[in-house]
Parts: sequence; structure tokens; C-alpha cells
Amino acid sequence: MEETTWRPVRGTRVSEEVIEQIREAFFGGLQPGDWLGTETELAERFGVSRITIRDAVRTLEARGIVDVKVGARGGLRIAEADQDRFIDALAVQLHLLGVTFTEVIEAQCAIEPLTASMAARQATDEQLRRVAATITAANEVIGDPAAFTERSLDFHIAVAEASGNRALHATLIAFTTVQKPKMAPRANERRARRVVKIHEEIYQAIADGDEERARTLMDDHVRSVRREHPETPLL
Amino acid sequence: MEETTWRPVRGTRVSEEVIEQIREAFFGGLQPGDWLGTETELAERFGVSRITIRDAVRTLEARGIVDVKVGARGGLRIAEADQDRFIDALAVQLHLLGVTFTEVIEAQCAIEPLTASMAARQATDEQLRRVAATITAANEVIGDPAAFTERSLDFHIAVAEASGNRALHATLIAFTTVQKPKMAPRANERRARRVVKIHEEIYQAIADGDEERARTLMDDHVRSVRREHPETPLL
DNA sequence: GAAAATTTGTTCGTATGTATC
DNA sequence: CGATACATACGAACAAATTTT
Repeated sequence: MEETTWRPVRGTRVSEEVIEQIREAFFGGLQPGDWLGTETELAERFGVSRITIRDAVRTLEARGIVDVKVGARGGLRIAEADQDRFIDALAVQLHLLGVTFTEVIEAQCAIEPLTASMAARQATDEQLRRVAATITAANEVIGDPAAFTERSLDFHIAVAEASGNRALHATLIAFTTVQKPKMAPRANERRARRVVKIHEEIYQAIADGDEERARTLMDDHVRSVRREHPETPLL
Repeated sequence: MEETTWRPVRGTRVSEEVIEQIREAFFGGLQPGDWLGTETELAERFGVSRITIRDAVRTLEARGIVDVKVGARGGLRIAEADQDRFIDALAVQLHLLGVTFTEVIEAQCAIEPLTASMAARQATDEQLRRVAATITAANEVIGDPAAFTERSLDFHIAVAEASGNRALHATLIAFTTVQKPKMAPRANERRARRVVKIHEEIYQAIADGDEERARTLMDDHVRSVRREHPETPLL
């Protein structure tokens, strides 16, 4: 309920101290859903004002460490995992670094053949079903470049998910998110049909459990996408 | 100076609206160091109180989008790239997901052979020098497991940097950071000497511009590290 | 180097909207 | 539906840090 004892704080940016203590408690074993208290309670316990606590809470929330709810039985809890927040952080950093589209594609060339072969080895039926669903979905909007691009990238993400490796999955989501805006203009219908065909082949290899073929097909596929896009700044 | 025009806002969590607008402007082309205004100015422009702006600022700061400075000519600016924030975001995410050490190593198995071969193709003299420096540094602390692990991982990061791909570089930094704590205990001196020898071979292949050899050596190296570590939760 | 100006950091008090009981 | 618990938001003020004068 409330075994954790907070040290009273004083220093430059008191809210930083609050953040640090809650962060330590988080990495010290707090689990998603664990109750932290209300803003008023925390203000009293840390010996600071409610506004200082709010500063800390906003930061912790942005980092994905806590969730905030209003109303009775509201207050602060340890957050559930939320990939969006991690993805946003990666997107921001890639933007600041001025990373190019080519760099992101190259990174995908490294990752995706492996996710495909891992998926072929160990994808569950549910995961396979989801991969197949992304192909169907993309096929339905084959004439709409923006929509097709979006759902086509979903295929790659679904394959990564089927790999069973959450580190690769999260990383790939981040990469596809950042490159999405640059892909759309080139997804004309002829190209789109070819992409669907290749996705289907890759899916079949994965479903057949043919690791080597899945790896090779995905490798060719990602490399061809890379060739089709000229060197451009990403953002 | 101030061409960006902010829409006035109203809705649930007004600060979210402020965050979204500044975020859009950020991805819309604002550059690191660009001036956004003071908290008071933004409060007036958005038509909200300064406290609401502060909520937004704390979130934007945590996401790595803005930097805040106090004093005359202080206020909000677009942030410089800061890898630490990205790394922290990834660490939080992996903690919440309960990702295993093995998953992270697997991800490295996908990425590092490519960084090695890319480095062999295009590393600058300066980058090569830095790779060599990490080997020397690791060799100097070969009896100290924690220090050796740290500098040994620096080798992998230096190779990724030498690849010239910042997306891979940033990703690898994050991965090595979260796995560091689990690696240290296993870096006994015998193992350490073997690692140094392999790192030297990889460096030589990169310096010789032998892409294929660099790729193969790195592949073997990462896979052997993977074999040596049992399946364990990362955190 | 000291004083003034600027700007965030922090506090208190209060009002309002919203979710739960 | 009313009461309660809680975050959200506003305003006014002073403290502390930093740059300019």
C-alpha cells in the first residue's frame, strides 16, 4: 500500500528531486498499476507545494512512468506499457539528429530479414493471422497511396511482432513511424500491386516455417524499397 | 523570429492542445536552438494561464522537444539532440514490457554485423581512431569486470558510429545501455582477453575495408556473447 | 564587480469539471 | 441523483537564477 518512504527534498528544481525518487522506486520494482497517491498526498509527503508535484507528474507521465486519473479513486499509478511514448521519443531524437530516409531504410535492411526468419520459426497462429490481415487491409485501399502506405508498413510491423522479440518490434515501429510521411508519394497503383504480391510471398514463407526463404524474400524486398527512394533528408 | 501562429485552444486537458501544436511546429521544421518565447508570452498567445503552459512545457521537455533556461534571455527553445533522453525512454519501455536480456542480444545480432560491414566500407580516419581507442581503453582495465564491460560495449558503439548511420547508432546505444548491468558479472579476465582479441580482429577487418570479413567476425562475436548468457529477464 | 532587468521556480488560495460511490 | 474525491485550471505573488547594464 505505502511501504515506500520518500526523503524530504531541497535543491535547484525541487521537482527534479521528486522525479528522481519516484523514478528510483519505479526501477526498484514497482509494477504497472501500483498506487502512488494523490497529488495532495505526495505534496505533503515530499514537503513541497502541489504545483511542484504537478511539474514532476507531467514529466513522469511524459516518460511513461506514471498514469494520472481524475475523480474519486483517481490519482497517480505506475503506468501500463505504452509503446507510443517510446516511439515518440525515438522520432524526436531522429528528427533532431537530422537522420535521412536512407539511414532509416538501411537500419530496416539490418533488422527485417531477421524478424522474418524468426517469425517463420516461431510465429503463433494469432500472430500469423494478424500478418495476413495487414495484407488484406492494404489490398483494399490499393488505389489510395497514403492509406496503402500506412497499412503496408503495418505488414512489416506485424512480422516484427510475430518474431516474438519485443526489442526489435518496438524499434521497427519507431522506424516506420518516422519514415511514413516520406513513403506515401511513391505508392502508385502499379508499385502497390507488386508490393502486395511480395508481402503475400513473404507471408507464405513464414506460414510454411521456411526461415531461409522468409529471410531472403524480406531482404530483397527491403533492399528494393531502398533502391526506389533517392537520398533525401527525412524531415 | 515568430512566423508560427498558434491557434487558440479549448478542450479536455488544455495543456494537451498546447503540446500538440508545439509538437506539430517542431516536426514542421523548427530547428534546434529556435526561440519559442517565454512562459508568460506563450500563455498570452495560447490564451491560457501560465500554469497550463508549465504543464505543457514539462511534458515537452521530458520528450526532448524543448529546452528551458531561467534568467534574462532565458525561456523556451527547441532542444539540441540528447541521446540520454532517448535511452531513458527505451529503458522505461523495456522495463514495463519485461523484455528479456536474450531479446536485446538477438536484436544486436541483427544490427551489428551490418554496422561492421558498413564501417568497413566508409569509416573515416577519425572514426577508425575512435574504434581503436576503445580497444586500448578496455585493455587497460582488463581485470575490472565492470569497467571492462563498459569500455567493451563502447567498442560496439564506436563501430556503429563508424557505420555512418545515426539511426543504427542511436538504437545500439540504447540496447547496450540497458544490457550493461547484466553483462558485467560475467566479464572475468580470461573471457576479457578473448574479447579484446576478437575486437582487434574486427577492427583490422574494418581498417582494411574488408566488408565481408568484418560482417562475419562481428556476427560470430555477437552470437558467442548470446550463447554465453542464459535466458534471463532484463530487469 | 555591483545593480537592474528578465525569466523560471515555487507557493498559496480558489474555482471548476469529472469520475466514483 | 446527490455527495465525495480528485485532477484541472486560473490569478497573484515572491524567491532564485542568470544576463545585461
